[in-house]
Amino acid sequence: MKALRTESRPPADTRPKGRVRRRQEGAILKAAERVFARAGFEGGTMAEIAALAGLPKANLHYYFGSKDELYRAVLDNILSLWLAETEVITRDADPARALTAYVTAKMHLTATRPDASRVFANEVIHGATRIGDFLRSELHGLVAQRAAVIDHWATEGRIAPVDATHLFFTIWAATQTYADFESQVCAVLGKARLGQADLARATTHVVTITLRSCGLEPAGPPHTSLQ
Amino acid sequence: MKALRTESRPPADTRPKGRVRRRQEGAILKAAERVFARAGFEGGTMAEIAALAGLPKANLHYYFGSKDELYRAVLDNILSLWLAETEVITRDADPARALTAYVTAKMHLTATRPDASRVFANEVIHGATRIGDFLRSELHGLVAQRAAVIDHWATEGRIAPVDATHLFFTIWAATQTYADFESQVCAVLGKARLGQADLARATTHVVTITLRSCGLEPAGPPHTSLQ
DNA sequence: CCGGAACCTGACTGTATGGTCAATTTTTAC
DNA sequence: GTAAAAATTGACCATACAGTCAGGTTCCGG
Repeated sequence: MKALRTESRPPADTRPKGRVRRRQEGAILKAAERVFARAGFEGGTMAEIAALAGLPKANLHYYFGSKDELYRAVLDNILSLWLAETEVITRDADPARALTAYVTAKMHLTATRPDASRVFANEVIHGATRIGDFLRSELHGLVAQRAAVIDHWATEGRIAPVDATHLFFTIWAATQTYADFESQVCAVLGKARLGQADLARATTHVVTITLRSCGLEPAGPPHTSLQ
Repeated sequence: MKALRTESRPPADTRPKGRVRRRQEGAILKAAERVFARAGFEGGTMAEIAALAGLPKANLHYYFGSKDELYRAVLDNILSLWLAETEVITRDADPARALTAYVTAKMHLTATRPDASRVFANEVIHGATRIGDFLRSELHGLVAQRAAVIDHWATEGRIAPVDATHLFFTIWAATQTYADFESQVCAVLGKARLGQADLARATTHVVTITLRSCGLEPAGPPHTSLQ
C-alpha cells in the first residue's frame, strides 16, 4: 500500500478516513489513473479528472493537496501491483509451472489494468524521478531474490542457463507491451481494440517464448486456452 | 523520410532549403528530440528546446510553425528508423543469422538513439494519434510480409513454429525496454547508467531468447561479444 | 437537536507557456 | 555592389491551468 514515501510531509498521513472520504478518494484516483494514462502527468488536467469523477475541481484539492500529490497517490496505488505474483517462483517449484503462472498473472494484470500499466510506463520513461527509491530498494531486492532462484534451477540442470535478471526485463517488456503499446499492436493486427481472444493468444505466445528461453516446452497440448 | 503526412497543410512542403535553414533545423530537431524524450509532448516547452538549441524561442516558430509541427517533424524523423533492418529477414536467409542480425540492429538503434525510442514510446502510449496512419499502413504491411517469411521457415521445418507477428512485438518490446525503461533497468541492476558492457550483455540475452523462441541456439560460443 | 467537524463549491488569482509581430541584421543572387 | 530574400530577435499578447478561499451544506456524536 504505502510503498511510496519519498518526500511528502510526515503529517497528513494519519488522517482519519471517514466513509465519504474513502469513497470520494476512490473515485478521484480511478479518474486520475485514466486521465494520467491517456495524457501523462503534464498532459492531464485537474479539470479533466474532476469532470470524469463527476466532481468540482476544488474538491480534488480538498482531498489531495496538489496535482503532484494526486499523481503520487495514483502511482502508490499502482506500485503494489508490481510486486505481487513473484512468490510462485521458488526453489522447489516446477520451473515450467512457476514461469507459466508468473507470465499468465502478469498478462492478466496487463489485460485488467492497462491504465495502471501506462501510468507506470510513463513515469519510468520520463526518468522515474518519483519512484526511483522504490525501484532501487523493493524491486531491486525482489529481483535479486528471484533471479537467484532461477540461477539455482539452472545449476541443478532443471532449465537451460539464462540471464535471469534480464529474463525479468524481457518478461515485463513482453507482457506490458500489450497495454503500453496497445495502439501499435492494434494497428499491426488491423484491429480497433484488443479482444479477449487476442490477449489469450498473446498470453500463449509469451508463455511459449518464456519457457523456450529456458529450454522448456509448454506443458499439455500447445494453444491450450485459445478463447 | 517523409513517412508522416497525416494532415499538415500541403504547401510549405516544397520550401527551398538553404544552408542556414538545414543547419538550424537540425539543431532544433536534435534539441527537441531530447526535450520531448525527457518530458513528453505536453511536458517539454518551446523555451526549453530553444535554450538547449542555443536559439531564441521565436526562432523555433520561424522554422517550424508551431509546437505540434515541430513534434511531428521529430516523429517523422524517427519513424524511418523503425522500418529499416527488416530486410535481413528473407526466405532464403539462414534463420539464426537473420534473426541475430535483426535483433542486434534493433539493440544497436536502442543504444544509439535512446531518445528517439522514448519519444516514439511516449507517442504510442498516449494513443499514437499522430502516427496511427503510419502504423496501420507501412508498419502493418511490413510486419505482414516478414511474418510470412518466418511462417515459411516454420513450414519448411527450419525453425520451430512460433506466432510470428507476436514474435515481432516481443522483439520490439525486449529491445526498446533498454531505452524506454532504462531507469528501471538501472535501478534493478544497481547502476547509475547503462554502460557498453551492460548493453552487450543485454544484446546477447535478447538474441538468445529470440533464437530459443524459434527452437534455435546461438551460433558460435555463447557470450561472443562481451565488451 | 445542537454544535462542531467534515465536506462541498463557485468564483477568483498568479503564472507559465504557446504563439505573434514589427523592426533589424545577415545572406544570397545577379 | 546592391537589392531582394532569408533569418533573427526582444517585446508583447491570450489563454489555459494549478491552486486558493470564503462562505455554504451535510454529517455525526452526544
